[in-house]
Amino acid sequence: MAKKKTAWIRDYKTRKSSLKRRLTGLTKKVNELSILCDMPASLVVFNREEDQLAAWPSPEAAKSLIDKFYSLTDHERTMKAVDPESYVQTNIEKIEKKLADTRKVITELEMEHLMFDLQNGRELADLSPTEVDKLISYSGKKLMCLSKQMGSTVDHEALRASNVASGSGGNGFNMMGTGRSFYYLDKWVFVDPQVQKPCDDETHLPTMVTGLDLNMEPSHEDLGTYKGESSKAAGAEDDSE
Amino acid sequence: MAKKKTAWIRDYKTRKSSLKRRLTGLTKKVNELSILCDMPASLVVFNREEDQLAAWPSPEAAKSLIDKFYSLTDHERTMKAVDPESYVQTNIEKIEKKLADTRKVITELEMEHLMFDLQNGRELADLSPTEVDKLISYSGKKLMCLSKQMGSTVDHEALRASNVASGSGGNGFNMMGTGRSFYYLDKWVFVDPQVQKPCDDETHLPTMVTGLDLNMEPSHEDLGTYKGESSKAAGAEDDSE
DNA sequence: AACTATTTATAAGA
DNA sequence: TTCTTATAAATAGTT
Repeated sequence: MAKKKTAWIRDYKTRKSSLKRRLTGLTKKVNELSILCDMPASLVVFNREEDQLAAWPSPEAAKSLIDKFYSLTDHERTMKAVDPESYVQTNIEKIEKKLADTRKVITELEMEHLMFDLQNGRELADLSPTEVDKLISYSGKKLMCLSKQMGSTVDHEALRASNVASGSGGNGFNMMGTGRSFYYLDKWVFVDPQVQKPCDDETHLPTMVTGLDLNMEPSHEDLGTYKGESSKAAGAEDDSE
Repeated sequence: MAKKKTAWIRDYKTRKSSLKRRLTGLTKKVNELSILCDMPASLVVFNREEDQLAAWPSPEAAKSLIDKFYSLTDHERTMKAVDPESYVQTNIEKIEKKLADTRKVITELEMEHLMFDLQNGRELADLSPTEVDKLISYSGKKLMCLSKQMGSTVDHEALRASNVASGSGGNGFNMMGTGRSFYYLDKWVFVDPQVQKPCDDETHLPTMVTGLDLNMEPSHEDLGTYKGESSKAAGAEDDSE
């Protein structure tokens, strides 16, 4: 059983044995890395419970390695430093990217489903508030991407006005208070100028109704999951490791 | 496929991607360790091919951690330093111990097998040179252990003489030149006085023929493997990671 | 400390 | 490059 959330281990014995095991494993890996890639590497862990310092390959080597770096000028140092954040970020980013991709696909499937219904006689008035909502959001997003592809400029204000209008239109629903529909609208339609890639999915333009495969229709379970995720996303983020 | 001998990776692309992946994994683990055990830890790797330094959690933190240690007096420092060698040794020792144990068990199984044959009518003269060889070696070893258990002293020279005599006796074989039989003899019978535990298996005294379970009889495949290992052992040591 | 069930890390290849 | 896959290694919980 090697899995648990990364958090301080309360039990002393468990903590101690975990430290020992992991320090062994870590040291081995640092050593391997330095051999495999023939690069100087050091690991330093200060065990404050035992007031001991474990250093690989030695405290001297560790000091020498870092001192060599600090003997450079500030400029050189800045040039040579690699943001370590990127390494931890890598994992988080991967997960977030996967999550975003999954949501995108689900949204598209839902839209295809809706479009299919509409083409097969379902009336716009029959749609549930949530469905209309998503359709509007999705349309706005598509519009953005298309107009960007055509090189024209989108009139954000006009778009907003039209969305608000349809959002409070004749379907007998009012999203005020939940903010959910507008979460999507704000997220997708009113692109922050600082965000460089508002339409980074241009290459993934949904097929919409064309080529619709009914087997790809999201199952009820999937939809349920999606809704849960979605409402979560509007609030706090899921804190998976 | 995550296994290969720990050696410098010649191919540039492989080396680079390995560095990236391993640095990611290592950083993650160092971070985990520091959280799990709530201890300051740092990792520094100088990528000399790209002339870049990766440091976790940051170059500053790494420097500060090691500097704090060096601000101590020599004496304190010595007290607090943990020999990191022990961590690498741990793994090597583990493997070597396991290997030694395995060989011991195999030898015992072979001897049981031989004894069983002899008790069931096989003549000593029918044994192959190798079998006689092993039997002699094994007997010598047993003798050593038994005499040590009884507190008496073994007359090494007498034992050597008797072994050599039987080795060149009436079985029509001569091991001179291969040196293989004497590897075992030298290894087991003529114990180096500097080796502290010539009979560290006293608690595992083989059951020999008593209680022999035929199902435990080594298969031919096992014997084949054993022979391969054995001949290897007579020469260079197997360099498993 | 040794064992076992699981999870992670990682090398190759697509 | 990233994703996938097959395998090896690490490691938590147990005994």
